[in-house]
Amino acid sequence: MLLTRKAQYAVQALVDLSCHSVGKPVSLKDIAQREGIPLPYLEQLFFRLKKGLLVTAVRGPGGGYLLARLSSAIRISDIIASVEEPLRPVACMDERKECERNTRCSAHEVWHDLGKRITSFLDGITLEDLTRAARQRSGAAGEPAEEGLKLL
Amino acid sequence: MLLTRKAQYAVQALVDLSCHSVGKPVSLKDIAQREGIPLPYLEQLFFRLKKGLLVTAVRGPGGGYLLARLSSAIRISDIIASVEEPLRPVACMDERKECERNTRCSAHEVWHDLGKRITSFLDGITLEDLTRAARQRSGAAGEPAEEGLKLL
DNA sequence: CATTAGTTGACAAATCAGGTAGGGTATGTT
DNA sequence: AACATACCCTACCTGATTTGTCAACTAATG
Repeated sequence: MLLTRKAQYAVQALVDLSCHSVGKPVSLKDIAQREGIPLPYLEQLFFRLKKGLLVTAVRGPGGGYLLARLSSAIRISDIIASVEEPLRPVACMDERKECERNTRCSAHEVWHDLGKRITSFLDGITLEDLTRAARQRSGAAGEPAEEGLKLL
Repeated sequence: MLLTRKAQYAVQALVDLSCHSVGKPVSLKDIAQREGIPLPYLEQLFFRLKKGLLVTAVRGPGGGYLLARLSSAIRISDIIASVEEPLRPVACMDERKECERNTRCSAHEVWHDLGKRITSFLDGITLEDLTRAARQRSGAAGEPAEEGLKLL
């Protein structure tokens, strides 16, 4: 599996945050409930998302999280990079030590190229794209105003 | 990690087989030695490759394995499909049960699309491509050395 | 100053990859 | 026939990683 639940949860949670944020912070408790993610686990993830400068925290009652940038400036690859270890299509592509079987590994270039395609794909999709799609799906009912996107 | 060692080993072993086969079967012992793969593990893999109709076995002394088809008719994706579980970019893409969080999983389409791109990439590379590249590398001696054989 | 909510580390449970063990069975050689 | 070679197949172990829990803490608000 390329991406673990960490990444799925993180993307899902940020879409939720992006959808429900109208300038006010959104608490993890709410996100956890809506998305069915264990709250303490979500806390871990948001700790990393904060370190990755994707969200900012507001403490105290009425607090929660806000997106640190416009959703159009947050790429899926950014989210993944914040919560997961660097993506490796295969084991020998560990970035730390160069493929030690370099001479042997006949498929080295294939894996390498595959990795590049994957990241470039994930670079090309923003949180805004997903948010728009999510709104569209659930959006038949009265969703919050469009201004929600333009927070910060 | 998208692909485990299983897949790497399998691809590597088949490239080796393809390189060293000249009509006669190649024994796993030889492949294991050349490629640095534990023999019993390789046996497991070839058991699956045989079930996947990629190789045929010749038993008894002097036996070994042969490619079941031309290397140009064996795609990387075939090899992977034989030894690994179906590729899943993410956990929720388990093919058996449809994404149970379907309504929630805002990124479902992203993962799905990513998966399709990955497989289509791996569909486009054949064992022959890799074999040619491998021959070129090790064939510094006296190979006919087709020039400029860029993979991809 | 009590309550809400984020912060942080330690840790337990579950899953999975990677590899080992140890039989078997077919086939060629002497 | 006996033996060696080499494929056939199942089951298991083990260590790492992922997933999730717990608990104590700090900060901000009313």
